[in-house]
Amino acid sequence: MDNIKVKNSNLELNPNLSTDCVIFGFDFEKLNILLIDRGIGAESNDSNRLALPGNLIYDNENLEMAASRVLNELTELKDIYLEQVGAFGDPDRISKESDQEWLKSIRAKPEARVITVAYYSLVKMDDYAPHASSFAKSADWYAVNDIKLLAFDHYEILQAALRKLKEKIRIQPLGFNLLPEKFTLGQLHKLYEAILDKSLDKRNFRRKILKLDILTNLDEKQVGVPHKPSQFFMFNEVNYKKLSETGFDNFGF
Amino acid sequence: MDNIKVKNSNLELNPNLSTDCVIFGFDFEKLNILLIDRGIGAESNDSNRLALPGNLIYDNENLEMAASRVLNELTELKDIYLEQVGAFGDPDRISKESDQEWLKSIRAKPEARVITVAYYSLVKMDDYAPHASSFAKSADWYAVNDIKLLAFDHYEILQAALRKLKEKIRIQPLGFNLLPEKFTLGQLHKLYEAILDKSLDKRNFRRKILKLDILTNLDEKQVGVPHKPSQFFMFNEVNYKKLSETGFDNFGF
DNA sequence: CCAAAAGTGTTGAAGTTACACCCATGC
DNA sequence: GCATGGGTGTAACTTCAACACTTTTGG
Repeated sequence: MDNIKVKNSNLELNPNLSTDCVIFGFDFEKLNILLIDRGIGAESNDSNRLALPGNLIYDNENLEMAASRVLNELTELKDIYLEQVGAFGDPDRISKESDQEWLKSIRAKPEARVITVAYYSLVKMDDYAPHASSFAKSADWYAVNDIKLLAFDHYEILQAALRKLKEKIRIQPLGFNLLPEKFTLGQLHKLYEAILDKSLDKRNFRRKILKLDILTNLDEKQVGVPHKPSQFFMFNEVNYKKLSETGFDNFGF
Repeated sequence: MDNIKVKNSNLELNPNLSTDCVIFGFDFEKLNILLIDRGIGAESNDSNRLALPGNLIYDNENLEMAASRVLNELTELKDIYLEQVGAFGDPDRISKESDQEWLKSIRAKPEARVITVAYYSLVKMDDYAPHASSFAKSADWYAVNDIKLLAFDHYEILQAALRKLKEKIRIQPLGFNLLPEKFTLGQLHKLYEAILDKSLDKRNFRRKILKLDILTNLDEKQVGVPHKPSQFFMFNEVNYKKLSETGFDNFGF
């Protein structure tokens, strides 16, 4: 973060503008989200300690750059896929007592009215190990389905991001940013089920995804698995990008 | 506007937060948008004089309320359908010279960094006649397709709103907020064509829209038209709302 | 030999597209 | 009687949903 401070040393954090990131990852089983633990007193219940990573915005930064900076501070990843979820600005969104307490410890004007612009991002979970940063005692992956409560209005933001993700998967290919370079159709299948939050017929899924013509069969098999080994695939980046731009009608069942 | 000033007299307009409204209307022929004319010197070209209605946000207002207030000041309409388009916050979005000139005449801190949260709304064009307001010398309807340039980043916002509207029409019923209570299938057909910006087969359109089960045939005909008079329909509000919530897959051709 | 996930086709139903003519009215 | 938009059905094609068994491997 030091280099960023230097880069912005002549500019102020705007006390009214923040960004929050909903960072999704996939562990081949379920959808996960990267949250920071505010580490406030043990009297707070567990869920309430968790928050989306986010921070105030510098006056010379555009919104996506700010989200990208937050994400980079936390994960050291760059060039991450980001999609705007929207702006959240209820006047009382930060006025809960436990939230105010925390803000007092990290912000110059903790009581200022703040609207936040949320982004969601998709990352490969094993590209890095979460670690603490300037604004987080600790950061970790949590199963999305286990999250029932978050700080501020972050739970609402998470739900909005999930809604966007579900919309996206119906009209554009998805997986490039979440899966490793090589993956099996079974893994891609599980990813789609995790995002859509319902089970999909295996044969129909395979037929449909293969028809999109975005996958290349690597003629390489899993080894060491206690069942019939699966073929590995990778995305055909050209076709994937083309299809991302044009979109399609209604993937899903 | 006076009552609003009073209501907010103890609170400040936040110099960093604004809202802009993309207000769509339908005249049975094409899609229109309500724009304000900034009325700056004749040396500016025509398009550059036009802007989306918008204003700074009070610190006690939530975002949708602020958009609703702007819309109400301009049109005196209440309870208008609003959908968030997103946040727009490039640091240089208001720094064009002609834009700065205008801001100096209406804002206390014209150079402050402002992010705007845009909403689009759908209104029945004949529910009111546009008129001037505190922040607009004049307001008028313009054909969306004629707009090639707007103040600030408003053209970009308009395009984003159009994109959202096109997405929406594919998965939810649309027309309730744009058409008068009674309308013909031909008018609804034209509305869909105007929004999707392409022509749709008449028979297929009728079959598909009727199958949605959101229309009630009023058993009443047009009079005075120089062709076979059309049946009037109205929306079945219960079914319309139900379908708005559940959505459907891919209307359109 | 058992457990586990991979891989593979068919059928009936539903939905989509394309297309052309007659009708009721005002002028 | 002519111009204008209203109103209607069908056939070919494509897509979708549902469904069960064999294969390959590790242990």
